[in-house]
Amino acid sequence: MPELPEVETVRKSLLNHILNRKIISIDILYPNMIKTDINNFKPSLENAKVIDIQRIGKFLIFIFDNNKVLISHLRMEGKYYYYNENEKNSSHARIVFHLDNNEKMIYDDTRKFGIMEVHNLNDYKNAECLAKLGKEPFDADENYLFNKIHHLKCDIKTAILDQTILTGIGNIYADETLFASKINPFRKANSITLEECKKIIINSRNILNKAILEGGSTVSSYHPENGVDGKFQLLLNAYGRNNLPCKVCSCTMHKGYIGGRGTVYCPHCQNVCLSIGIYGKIASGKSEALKYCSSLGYKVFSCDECVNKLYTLLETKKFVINLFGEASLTPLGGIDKHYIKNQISSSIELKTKLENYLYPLIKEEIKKFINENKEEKLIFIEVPLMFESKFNTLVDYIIGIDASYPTQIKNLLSRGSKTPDLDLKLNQNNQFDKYASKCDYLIHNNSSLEDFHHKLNQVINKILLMR
DNA sequence: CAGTCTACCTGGCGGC
DNA sequence: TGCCGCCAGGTAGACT
Ligand SMILES: [Zn+2]
Repeated sequence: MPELPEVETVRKSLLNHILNRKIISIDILYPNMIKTDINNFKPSLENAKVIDIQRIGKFLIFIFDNNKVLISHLRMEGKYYYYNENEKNSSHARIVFHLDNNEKMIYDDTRKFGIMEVHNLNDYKNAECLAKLGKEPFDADENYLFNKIHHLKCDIKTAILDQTILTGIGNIYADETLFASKINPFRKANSITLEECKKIIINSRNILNKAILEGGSTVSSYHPENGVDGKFQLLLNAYGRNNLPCKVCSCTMHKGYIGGRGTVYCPHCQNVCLSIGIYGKIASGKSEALKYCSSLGYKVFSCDECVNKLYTLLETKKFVINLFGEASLTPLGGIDKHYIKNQISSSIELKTKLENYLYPLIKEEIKKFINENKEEKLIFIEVPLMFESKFNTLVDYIIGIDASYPTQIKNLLSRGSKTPDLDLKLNQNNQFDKYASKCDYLIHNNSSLEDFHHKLNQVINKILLMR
């Protein structure tokens, strides 16, 4: 968990506690974390005195009086505790250093991700883990960063998290830096201008420096030292502020994922796309709404169309034939949607099996669509069973479309239904009335097409104000 | 090779 | 109450 400011805080704490202390003996409780020859570990460090502790990026460097060097990376949960010799080890002690003052320094690491290496003083900087590091933001300038990233196709956030590009920045300070720089974290690194590189360098330096002054950020009960907390988490503007108002513009902060890392941003300040779900009653005008959004120039995604596409895939055909038999194919070899509709309306089991197969695929397609369009202003995604199939968490806002009974009948007739009344009654899947209150915006489609478009426009304009 | 996914670990938390 | 899946301040290695 610790990033540069937290590691710096740990370094200062270590200096206070173990500078000039001699290591009497060492207990290796988790040998796998030692990445250099384990047989050299104790012989190198026992009876050696700590004469300095340095830091490079997120690495701690212990210098000993026998020309040996211990490199320690805390990764997600590594920490150092100072215990009296008569105390029991902490619950996740991995390496215990017994000191010459009746105390022991415990390396504690719940998740066992941390690593240690022993090297010689004259060549430790050539150790692979250090040699490949990029510059810390303090030593870098915009030209350095620009040259490192202008050819990269990854997201800018991934680039500044890459320790071979900039070292010291982790998930918290990446989000903070991009927020302060008003840069969309989903932007491709190769689209970042020299001017923006300058913002990234300046802002990351300022943020890291302030964080160091506050003793780093303490989140989720991680303590760099017993009972000592950093204070910078109170000053964070992005990290951990999902669904809270932006401290600059008051718009709601949103959360997404970049390279598997949670990423919080302000859609307004950082120009990030908002994804709008369209939900509503059967035959309430969802498709018309989507068509209208598309005509306004926004990118749209329709689940119905997605299913149609999936049905053309060989994989899907195989699955459908397996489930429903050859009768589910039309004479031309395509999937007969009407046949399937009839089958699943009479068998809950078949329906569940089909949905369990299709829904995850649709979900992936929606995720892909959202991710590919992060630099749009707004995108619209029509999901007939938004809440019923738990797709609501995929989108930022949801527009619910309610329709009067006559409107539903009219829409069903216009799409060729011979028995609209029956169709409505048969449809038990859609539970709009139950979920209407969970929609962020509600539109009543009970008048003319112009009126419907007008209402949609009003909602879109409201949403545009938030980004 | 660059880009992407996953493994490495454990514990806490929310949902059922 | 337990059980399940998801999430966590990081990175290396194995893929395509
Ligand atoms: Zn903002």
